[in-house]
Amino acid sequence: MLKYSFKEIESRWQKIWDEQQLHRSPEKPTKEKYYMLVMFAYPSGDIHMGHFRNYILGDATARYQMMKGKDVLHPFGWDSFGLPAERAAIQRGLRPAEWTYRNIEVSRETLKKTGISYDWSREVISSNPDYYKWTQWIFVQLFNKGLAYRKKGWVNWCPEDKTVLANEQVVDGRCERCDTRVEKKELTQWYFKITDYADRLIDDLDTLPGWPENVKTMQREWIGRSTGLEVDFIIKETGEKLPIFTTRPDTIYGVTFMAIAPESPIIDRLNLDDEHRKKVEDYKKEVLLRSEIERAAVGEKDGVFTGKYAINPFNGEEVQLWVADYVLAGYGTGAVMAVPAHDSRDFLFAKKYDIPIKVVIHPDEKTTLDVADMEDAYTDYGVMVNSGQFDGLVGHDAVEKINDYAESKDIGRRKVNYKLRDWLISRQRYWGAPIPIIHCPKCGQVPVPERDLPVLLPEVENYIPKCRSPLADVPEYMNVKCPGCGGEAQRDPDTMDTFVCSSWYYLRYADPTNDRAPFDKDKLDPWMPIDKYIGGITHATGHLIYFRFFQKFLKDIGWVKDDEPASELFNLGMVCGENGEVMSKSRGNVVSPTELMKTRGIDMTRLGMFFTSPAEKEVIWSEDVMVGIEKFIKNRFFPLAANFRGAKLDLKSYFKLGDLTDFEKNIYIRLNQTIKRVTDDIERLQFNTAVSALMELEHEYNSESIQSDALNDYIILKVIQLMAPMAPHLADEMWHLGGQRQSVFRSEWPEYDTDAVHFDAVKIAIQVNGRLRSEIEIARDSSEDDVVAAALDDVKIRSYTEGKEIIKKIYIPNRLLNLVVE
RNA sequence: GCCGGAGUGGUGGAAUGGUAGACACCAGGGACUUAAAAUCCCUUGAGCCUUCCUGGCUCGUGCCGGUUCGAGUCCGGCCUCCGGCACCA
Repeated sequence: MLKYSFKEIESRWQKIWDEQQLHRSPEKPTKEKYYMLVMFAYPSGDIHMGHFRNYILGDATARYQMMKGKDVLHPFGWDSFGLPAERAAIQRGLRPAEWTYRNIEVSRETLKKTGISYDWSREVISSNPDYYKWTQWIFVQLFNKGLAYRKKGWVNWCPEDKTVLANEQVVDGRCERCDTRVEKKELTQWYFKITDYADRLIDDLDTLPGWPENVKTMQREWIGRSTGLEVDFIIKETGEKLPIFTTRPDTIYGVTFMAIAPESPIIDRLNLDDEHRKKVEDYKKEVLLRSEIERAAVGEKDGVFTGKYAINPFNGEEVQLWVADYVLAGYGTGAVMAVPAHDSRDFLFAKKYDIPIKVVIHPDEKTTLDVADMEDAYTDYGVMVNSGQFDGLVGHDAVEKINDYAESKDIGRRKVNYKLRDWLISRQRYWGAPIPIIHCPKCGQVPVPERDLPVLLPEVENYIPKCRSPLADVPEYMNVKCPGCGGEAQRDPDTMDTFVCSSWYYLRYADPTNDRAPFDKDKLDPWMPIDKYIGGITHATGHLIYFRFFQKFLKDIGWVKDDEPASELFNLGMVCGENGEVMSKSRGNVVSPTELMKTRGIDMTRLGMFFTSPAEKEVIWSEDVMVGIEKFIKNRFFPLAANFRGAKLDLKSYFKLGDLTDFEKNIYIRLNQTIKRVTDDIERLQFNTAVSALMELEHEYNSESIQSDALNDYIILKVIQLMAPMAPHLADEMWHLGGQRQSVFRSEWPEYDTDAVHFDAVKIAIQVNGRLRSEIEIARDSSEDDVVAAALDDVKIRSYTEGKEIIKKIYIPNRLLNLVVE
């Protein structure tokens, strides 16, 4: 039996592929193009099963598309700036750059050994000056359009990492990376004005049928668009306007108090008397000490009365003005109108502080609400009551009428609000792209001119985080001449969040060494958009929103042609440890594919991963799956190559069924069915069933029963092609053993013979009253009458139908007959 | 609380409204062997009947209903698990 020596096979074919530059993409596609992208990686020095699964999915797809005759772009790179790299370096007492570049070497070598079809000539490293020069350039473009700006505000602060975090990096009130409780600080920071793109980011999701529904839903909710009315209440004493946002203008006659967020600057303008000022300030201090989690807890609500009153512009009523923790400073205007009868939070608050509750909505004409009986607010739409001229209006119509009235009287205006906040991108850390801004006492914020980019990250003595950027302590870095007036000025000390770097890397792959521009549009356009983007669901509301934002911005300034970066997104399932928990270094349950590849071979490891489960499902990795696949490959599939008979044949031709013996005809049809199945399965990334299909075919194949040398060799070669995307080294070796000179990846993907996908005879299930009672074999495409006659002739069926009347016959051609009796 | 997704043998998992459990793992049995490993073959959802015919019947895809000749698949209501959002006015 032909022995499968994977080490030899792997090194041979990797060498040949290298020599032939098989994975090299043309500068521009000349044929139909396919841009296959996997999310680039932080260079940890080793890859784990999750990465491996991601990369082999991308690889199998890329190889399949290659065989479909397309020009494939399948690049890889390193997301090498950022906190994880810096933290790892600190732990080991190394400089971040040293640690990062050493790891890139190791990681790259590890990946190269997997034989994945990356075009390494296009490798992108985000911490290289030739890359971050253009990250900075994009920052400047955003700045020039007013979309990068600095403001003071309450921000998320991670005390462990000693830096600020974006909203997207706070999970359940904790730092996404280190799980530390996030604090609130009032700081001046850099933001990207992603909120300007909120509508497009939501609306364009409808143009992405190739994106999973759950990701689109998550993004819609994250952006959180809501339409309503901004109404100007009046502060009684000062006459100042106090605008609030509401989505329920129809409840406005039910307002019995107002509430302001503790952090809101509105409070400072209220002119509080000493007694109330002290109470409010004490309350604010106490609130700021609370954790995010406590503050976000639904249920308990508290606040303090300010001693001031506000006037409802609709009815002139005076209501108490409170400061309450449940009002968010960052959303809407930072103040709300409170309608206890029709909002659960207001209801709880009013009950707690004995504030009046006034019903202004009844569920319908007949059903009325009584405050005394209410245990919670009635929050559905209904009929307006106690609302002056608006009484009797219903639901959305009521809302529209109120909106019209407010606008006509100039006491309010229709307004759209978003949960999405501007993207906080500055970090007080060393290992990132420096923010290319110079602060000049005369000229203000001045962007570094393009000719002076990149602003190089300086070497520093001490990069240990200490609550402000380590760059701030490097005078030779900080002190510069203002590009505007030439006077003494200072650089911005902060660096950019690594998510900025990862928001445009997919564009750089098209032109990775360009030193005059981020990329050449002529080189990029033919490759875009990304045809398939594979990665984990964890990026749904972070990276996958950011990179869409960058794409849209770059389109607006004429650098890219598409509104959306990726036409298809695939979320692969996570790989978990034996107990079903996430693999992570801290848990110490990381399974490395490297060891497995050494002991069982790359292709075997790939097949094991493919076979264990469909790609979108989470898998609990266990080596047990290797047993079956290994037996199949070693004992059955690879030895097929020993059966070649050296026939001359044309792989593009089909056989005539009439020329074949019964066995040959049967196996030829099975081959074509398998081609169809495997092709469909690969298209939808369902590799587990693709492998099953090949196993089934192999079980039916028997060389001795095939007389035609041509057919025998034809079957084996086709099967090798079908296996090639999944087990590339193995396939090329077998292809070669079959006398083929070119790599199997230069061959054309099999097309099935449409005349040979069905057998002449079919087995038809016979049901009586919907229950399976028998099965008959009959010529394909027999008439219904023939099938019925055959069924009624069947002994088993007769016992069910004899003496009974057949009242209905349902016939599904070539599959099933259901006889309904009596 | 709201929004998604999923519940199928001992296990991983298959099934355009049409024969549920493909393909594997595990387990059991057998062949080969002095023996073991390896390999190959057979059995394998549960229960019952019949018994050597390699048959038959009943039940069975989280639970309860519905639509249909026919439901794992569609509809309604629950339960459980996973993921996301979570005081967004």
